This record gives sequence, structure tokens and C-alpha cells, in this order.
Amino acid sequence: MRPQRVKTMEEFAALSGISRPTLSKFFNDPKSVRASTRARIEAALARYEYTPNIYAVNQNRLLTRNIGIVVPYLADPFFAEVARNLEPLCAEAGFNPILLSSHGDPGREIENLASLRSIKPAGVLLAPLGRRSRRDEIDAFCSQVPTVLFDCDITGIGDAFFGSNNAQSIRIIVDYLCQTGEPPAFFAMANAPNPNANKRHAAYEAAMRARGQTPMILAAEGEGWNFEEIGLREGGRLIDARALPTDTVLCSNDRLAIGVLAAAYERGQRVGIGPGHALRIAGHDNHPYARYTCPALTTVSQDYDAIAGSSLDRLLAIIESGVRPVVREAQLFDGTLVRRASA
Amino acid sequence: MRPQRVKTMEEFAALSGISRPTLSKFFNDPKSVRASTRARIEAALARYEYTPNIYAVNQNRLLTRNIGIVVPYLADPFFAEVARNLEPLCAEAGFNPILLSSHGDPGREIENLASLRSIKPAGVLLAPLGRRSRRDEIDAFCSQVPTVLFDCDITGIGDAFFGSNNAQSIRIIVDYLCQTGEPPAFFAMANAPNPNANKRHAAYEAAMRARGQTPMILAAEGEGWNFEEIGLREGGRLIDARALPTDTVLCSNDRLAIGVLAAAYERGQRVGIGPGHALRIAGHDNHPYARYTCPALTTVSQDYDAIAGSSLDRLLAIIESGVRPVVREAQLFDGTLVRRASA
DNA sequence: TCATCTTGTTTACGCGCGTAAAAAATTTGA
DNA sequence: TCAAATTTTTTACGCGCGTAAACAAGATGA
Repeated sequence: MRPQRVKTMEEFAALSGISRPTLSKFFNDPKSVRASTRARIEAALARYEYTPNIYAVNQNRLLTRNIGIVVPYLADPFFAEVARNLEPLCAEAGFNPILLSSHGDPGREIENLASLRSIKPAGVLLAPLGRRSRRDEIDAFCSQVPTVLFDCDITGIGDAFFGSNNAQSIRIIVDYLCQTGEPPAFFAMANAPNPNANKRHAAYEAAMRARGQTPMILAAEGEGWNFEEIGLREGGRLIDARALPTDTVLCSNDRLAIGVLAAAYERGQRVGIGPGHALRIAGHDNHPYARYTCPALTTVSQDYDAIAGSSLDRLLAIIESGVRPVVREAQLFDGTLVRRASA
Repeated sequence: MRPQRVKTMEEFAALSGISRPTLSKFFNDPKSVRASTRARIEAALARYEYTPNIYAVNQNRLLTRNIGIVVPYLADPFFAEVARNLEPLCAEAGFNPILLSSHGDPGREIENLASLRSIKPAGVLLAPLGRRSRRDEIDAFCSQVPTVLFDCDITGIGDAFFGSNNAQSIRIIVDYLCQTGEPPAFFAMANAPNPNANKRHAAYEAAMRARGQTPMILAAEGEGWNFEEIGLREGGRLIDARALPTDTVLCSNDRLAIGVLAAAYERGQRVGIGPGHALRIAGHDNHPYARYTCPALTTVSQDYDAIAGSSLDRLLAIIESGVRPVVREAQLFDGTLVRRASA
């Protein structure tokens, strides 16, 4: 037999023998009522099925228990993984996660923020599109609702930022590549939508110079978030033109590398380490599919548990305290080398 | 200068010179007021920034303008693509899409439905997990809110179902493979979480028999949604054991095929068509990454635009009409062969 | 032009819950 | 055991908007 459904708190108060204001306190924070009455309420809750009407609740509360999660591109399994980790953490903290994807479109990003604002979220975790993000509009949003940025920084915007330490992560893979073979050229989009690419570019040049090597940049034409396609086309173009200055290519991210791997394969270039191989290809991010490329992709793993977890912790702290931080915290997490067969 | 923010409809009524009930009508359906007054309201809307408080609105309306979209596994770019297509279509129809992923977990699926029910959605588009879905609980949900199933059918549940015609799609790729080389063996999980796998299994056997061939089944052990990993491990096992009865393997879906391709590559088996190749591997779905595997994956493309579009159309029709259909419509869409290098 | 029809206004109530204030009940501590 | 401290109950108002009813104003047509 299933418990009887109860619609209003008034009705539930009558059935449970607890006054409505006490019930209201309980549903806002169970620990705010005495243990004995809490037990009585929970007993009644077992007998009758009742959940407060969230619309009525949120109308009368200045801040809701909603947390917005905005990612730039959900078709990238990377961000799907982040969302998967973030959702249960939000729920444990008593908040309701709302996942939105900008699908690579700056207009969509602003729309997402607008629709979030209409539901008066307690806070927002935002992984911005990056270079094409409409800075002013995002800034206006952040001034209204507590927002923590992650993955991709927009200088000065948001209450905090958590991302990966591109300088460190690029350095370790450059070092690894240099120690095990020819120094790498750096393959990246000429106009990358994401500023991480620029940071990695700079990190690559610094890492090469630190080793006394001269940086070699391979700039890929193309727009948008179809990284695999860009890698395939531009990588193929470079191979065909014999424009590779070295046998080792470090790609700005794994999705580009997946495209370059495909281009090499289609041209009969054997990719990998050891004798008989024409090319080494490495990536960055440890994309969920990096293990399944042919050959498996050598890359740098971002510490996404730490990035997502810290972002949420920081946001929750801001929400709990009720005050926006005066200094904007920015924390970077180190990556770890993932050696596989491709380089 | 940015428009002045107005909080309540009352206030906006005073500022615009329009009565509040008329404004209420306008916001529920702009066409329900005379063109001249509509123009006056829109003019006022340009001067003052006002949007109705959605919590107050939804409290007083029996049905909201929310549409829930529940997918089984968002880390599969496939479903991310579906969501990307569905979201703007919902918005155009004046509804607010809410995307939830079950992340492969039946408990999560039920939780998603529960959290949807608490926001009183006008309707729900549900791609169920499949075999592990908790049928009774989903059924209970469907009896309360209009629900259209897509991708994966649960017999008798929901107001309608739209999916792909596995019988047809498997037949065309079996025919293609038979005509261009050895007949294919069918590689699928022994305990697939998704019933589409079983339908494809049956379709494979039928297609083979129709050609006078005896079906060859390769059953992969493994649980969960880590299809690539299962394909890699089990595909590798089969190759190592020389247990392939033919040089052609048709995988139940592209993600399995991606794993099998990696297994073949790591064992030095050349996959593809033409002389010098040891193996042909084909998939099913036309996964976003199928173009970038090595070699590029021959597969069957599902007509996902049609499936997603029809599902939404049907749901909107049910919502508009206000009546649940008496007969459960189930429509299947044909797939198209995508010839690439792998088979 | 006047009667008729459509649309907007005025007035008023209710939705389900947060929350404040005062009174009542219960627990706590010495 | 009794006064003080804590918790619960009672009572009451407000949130912002949907919506119904009666009425007033404007549009329509012969």
C-alpha cells in the first residue's frame, strides 16, 4: 500500500498533529526543531506522502536552493563528466542543480544566464565559452548572483575561479616529450574559442625555451567547437604539405589530437613510440575517449574532481555566509602525465 | 541607458497604464489581447524591464510551461546532440526545457522523474535506461504526467514512442556487408542495458537467415554503460583467442565498435576494406566520433532529427489538446547506411 | 445612428507557504 | 521543585499572480 498523498502543509499539519509554522521550520532545516518533534514529523512523513510546493516555497523565500551549472559544450563528454560529478554533490548539500549548456554559442550562454536569473538561483557555477563570451553581460549577471567560474577564466569576473595549471601541465608533457624523442611542435587553433589554448601556447613556449629549444607553432585555421574536424583537416594539410618541423606534435587539447590522429592514420603515417613509427602525437585533458584512440593517446590529465569540487565548495561557502568575497580567489590545479602509446 | 527594473505586475500596470488582469492575459498569450493594446504593452516593455515571477505564476497555474527531458547517459555525445536539438525547439514552442541525465543509474532515473514531478511539468520526453529501468515507478509517473518515450521503448509505458527501425537499419548494413565481403558476426553485450541491443540482435539473425546465412553471435561480458571499455576488453579477448568465425564484425553500437577498433589496432590487425586488411568492423548509430576513428567507422545513421522532432511534436500536441491519447502510438524511423573505411 | 459584440477595467478572492508576534507548553538546571 | 530558557502553538499578514464577475469602454455593422 502506498502512502496517501497530501497536498498542502496545512493539511499535513492537521494529519500529523504538528503546527504548520513548525513544519515550515522543519522543511527549511530539519535540525532547527527539537529531536522529539523531528521524529514525530518523520513518522508522519512515512505515513503520508507530502512535499512542499516548490513554487509557493520559492515565492516567499528571497533565495532559492537552486544552483545553476552552465557549461560551454555538453557534447564534449568532458563537461558531461563534470556535470555528473557535480550533481550529486549539490544534492548532498541540499541544493538542486540545474544543468545548462551553451552549445558553443555566446548568445545561448547569455540566454542561459537570463533563464537562470528568472529562477533566482542561490548561486551559479559557470564554465564560460571563453574568448567569445560577452564579457559585459556576464559581468552584469555576476554582480547580481554569486558566481564561481571554472575551467576557463575571464579575468576579474565572478567571485572565484578554479582551473588547471596550464603552465605546469604543459611543462611536464613538453619535458616528457623532449626526454623521450624529438622536441614537440605545438598544434593549436589560430583563433581558439577558449583562452586555455592561449595559456597553453604561452606555457609551451616557456617550457621549450627553458630547455633551450626553439618553439615551433602549428596554427590551425577554423572556427567553432568542432575540434576533431579541425584537427583532421588541418593536421592532414600539414602532413600533406610536409610542413611538420619535427616528428612530435603536442596538441592543445585531446579533441584536436583525435582529429590529427585520424589524419595521420588515413595517410598511412604510423603514430607512436619506438622504431617504425613516423610520428608522435600527444594531447591535453585526458578526454574520456583518449584511451580508445588508435594508438591510445598520451596526454595530461586535468584534476577535474578537484576543480569541480573546489568550485562547488567555494560557491556553497559564499551562499552560506551570505556575503560576496572582497578578493577574488583564483586557484589552479596541477595535471598529471598519462603515458600511453601515441607518444 | 538600461531600462528600469520593475518587480511586480501591479507596478508595471501602473507604469504602463494597462490593467493588471489584461497584462496577465498578455503574458499567458500575447495574441489574446487586441493588437492595439498589445502594441502598448510591448512599448511599455521596451521602457521597463519586467518579467513575471515564475514562482508566483506557476503556483497559480495547474500546469507549468516546463518540459522535462530525461536521457540515460549524457556522457554519450549522442544524447547531448539530441538535447541540443530539442532545447531550441522547446523554446520556440514557448516551453522551458529541463535537461536531466540518469547517468546510467536506474535509481537516478527515478530521482529525476521525482524531481520533475515536483516542478509540475506540462510534459516529459523520456529516453529510458532500458532493461534496468524500474518499470512500475516509471509507469506510475507516466500516469500522472504526459510522457513521450524515445530512443528506447518500454512496452506499454508512456503516451507514445519514437525510435529507430532496428529491423531495417540492421538489415541494410548486414546486406551491405554480405555483398562486399564475408558475412558479419554480431558483437553485442550478453546483458545489454538497452533493449535496442536485443532488437538488433533479433534483426541481425533475421537478416542473415533471409540471405541464407547462419547467424554468428559474439557475446561480450560486462555490465554498465562503459561500452568502449567493454568493446576493447572483449574484442581483444576474441581476437587473442582467434574466436572470430569471420573477418567481419558488426557491433551492436558504435561505442562498442570504437572499443573493438582499439583492440584490433593494439594487436596489429589491420581493419578496413580491400587487400591487406585482416578485419572489417562496422557499428550502428553514427556516433559523433565515428568519423574520427581509425579507420573511420562504417555504420548506420539513425534519423535523430526525426525521432527527437516527432517526439516533441507529439508531446506538444498532447499538452495542447489537454487529453491523453487512448491508443499508444509507436513510430520507427529508418536508418541510412554510412560507408566509411572500416567495412 | 443605435444596438450589438468584443475587449478592457474594477474589484475581489484564493493559491501554498514564509514569517512575525504573542501566548502556551515543554524542557532544563540548580 | 520551581523559575528560567527553549520550543511549539495560535493568530495573522503578505508574497506575486491567476482568475472570476460585474461593469465600462471601445469597435463593428446595417
